Amino acid sequence: MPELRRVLSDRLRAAFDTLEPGADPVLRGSDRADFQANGALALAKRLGRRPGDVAEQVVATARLGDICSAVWVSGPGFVNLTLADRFVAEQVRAMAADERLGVALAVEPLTVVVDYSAPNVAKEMHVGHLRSTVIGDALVRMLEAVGHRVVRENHVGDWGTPFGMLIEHLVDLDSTGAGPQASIGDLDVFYRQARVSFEADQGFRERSRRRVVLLQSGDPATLALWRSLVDQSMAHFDEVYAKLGVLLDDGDVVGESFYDPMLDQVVADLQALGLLRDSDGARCVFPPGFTNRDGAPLPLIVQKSDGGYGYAATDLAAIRDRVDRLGAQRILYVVGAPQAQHLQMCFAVAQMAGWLPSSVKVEHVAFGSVLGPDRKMFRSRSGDSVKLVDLLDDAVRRAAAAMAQRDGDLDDAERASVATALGVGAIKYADLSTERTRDYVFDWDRMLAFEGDTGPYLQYAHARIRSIFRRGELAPPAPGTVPHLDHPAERALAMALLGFAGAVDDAVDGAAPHRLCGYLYDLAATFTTFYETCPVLRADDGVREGRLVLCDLTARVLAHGLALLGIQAPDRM
RNA sequence: GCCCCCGUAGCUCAGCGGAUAGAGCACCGGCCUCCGGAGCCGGGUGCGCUGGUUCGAGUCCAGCCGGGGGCGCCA
Repeated sequence: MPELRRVLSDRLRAAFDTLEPGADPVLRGSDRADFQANGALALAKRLGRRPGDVAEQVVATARLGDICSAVWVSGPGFVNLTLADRFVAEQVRAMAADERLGVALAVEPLTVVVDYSAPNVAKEMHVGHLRSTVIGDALVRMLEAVGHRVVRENHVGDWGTPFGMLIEHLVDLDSTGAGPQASIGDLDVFYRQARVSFEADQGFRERSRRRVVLLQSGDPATLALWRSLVDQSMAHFDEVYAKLGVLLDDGDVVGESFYDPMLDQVVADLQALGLLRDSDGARCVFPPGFTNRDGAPLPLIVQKSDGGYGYAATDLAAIRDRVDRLGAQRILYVVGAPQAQHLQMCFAVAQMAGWLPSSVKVEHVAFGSVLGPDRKMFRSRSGDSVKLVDLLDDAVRRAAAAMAQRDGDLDDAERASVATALGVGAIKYADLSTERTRDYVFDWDRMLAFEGDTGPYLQYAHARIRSIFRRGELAPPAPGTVPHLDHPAERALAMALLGFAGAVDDAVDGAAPHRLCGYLYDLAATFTTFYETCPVLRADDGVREGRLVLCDLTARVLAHGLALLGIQAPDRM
């Protein structure tokens, strides 16, 4: 089933082609018709004709009789289009019969690598990881939904000089008899203690340095200790991912250690290409167009003066690996906005080295910070970053408290599961529903409210529709049932439903989940208006079936749309 | 100092070069014989400033003002 805007656009394009081949109809939504085509104005300018005449000619030429009930020109040359009710009804009927709800598969399926989440071993996940994980998860789900082959990559920080310190601290704990499994209770405490020893104890510092060398050289005993740290951290990550309800698992982890064996080659190849320059003992590439505070060329430091590799080397190795081994055709970096320059430099160097062909699109899917009520970086009262487990537990607790305000007939198990869906959904929706490059203020009351543009409101709208079928003891209408579209509210709902595929496309194209959020909110609002004015269960038999089609399809779109965002839609709440 | 992001209603935010810039929250007024009132309907002299490009600018460009971030061996 082709997307609605596409059908219309193709028909108009044919008409525009007769005036100028390839001219864009510029189809947009309209507040005075179902759609409007604005292409006549730009075209008139190019042709040196009057816009109104061009628009009239498009109207006269376009074959729209079977899908539009009215086509007219207004203003300087806007072509207004009102769809025929019969066509709308047919489109809704087809959409309802479609498992995919009208969402088309990509014409050209791509292998898309999505780099997201990226927590650090031996550190607790905190709010700083929330956005990357949640946005990345939504993008993965949306990309898969339109038929792309998605490779999830969790670029975990599991390598580098800090591990000398961390391993030595583990050794110290082990020597007290605790044993490696039980040694790390709280990751943050563990990390802090290691730091304290490192800063206070000269001997510890020396041992840490030697330990880094052992780790780098593959000493089996050291690797075993390192593995223990990684495994315990992974268990923690898995716990957070499970609470969050994201797709990531152990199989998606491609940590920095994975690229370590490739770094020599990265440097050697850059050297051979003549791109490396020595600067204060460090080996750097100076991509054109980047300058430092003195206006001098800005280096991407690939190898530090002490011989160690910087993260730039790892990032470059990752790009090569993704292009060569994974066959990436598009790479998305779901990474905070502050790293924009670093990533741009890495991309530039990879291109200079020929590792990133122009056929591969790399994109920094940047996002802003989560702010506290004071509009500064969101932190706990004590000034520490907020642990993700605590945040999620808190959300579920608050959702459960809100549910307790009302009397429900849910049993304890379902009540708990709904509270989880509501709490986690609230956090995710709040994160996904604003334009991602902006910072946003974390506000419990706003995100957990059942009114307004929130996750719980959408979940409520969905559950409310499901309850219609429950109360009426009705099965969903048979496929092929024609929707009832006589009332303006019915028609408005039908039009909103038909916008789903376009909303998904828009969200995918712009790596912009908030567009899907906005669509779903509009749909829910349009539904409630319909529901207020159009009785369903009390309607006559023929009308009731036609309205149930709209109800059922709305519920399915809400549930599916929320699923694409990684948010659950319980049937009851 | 240079670079990047942001600046839209009292508050939180949409607005992907098109007509009269929209939502939510808050506030005020309706709708309680209502299929879930966690709802619906109505109420609005706001695009930081100044230029420019364009038939048309909240949107693109330049400069300024304000906020945040980045700017060589941490990742």
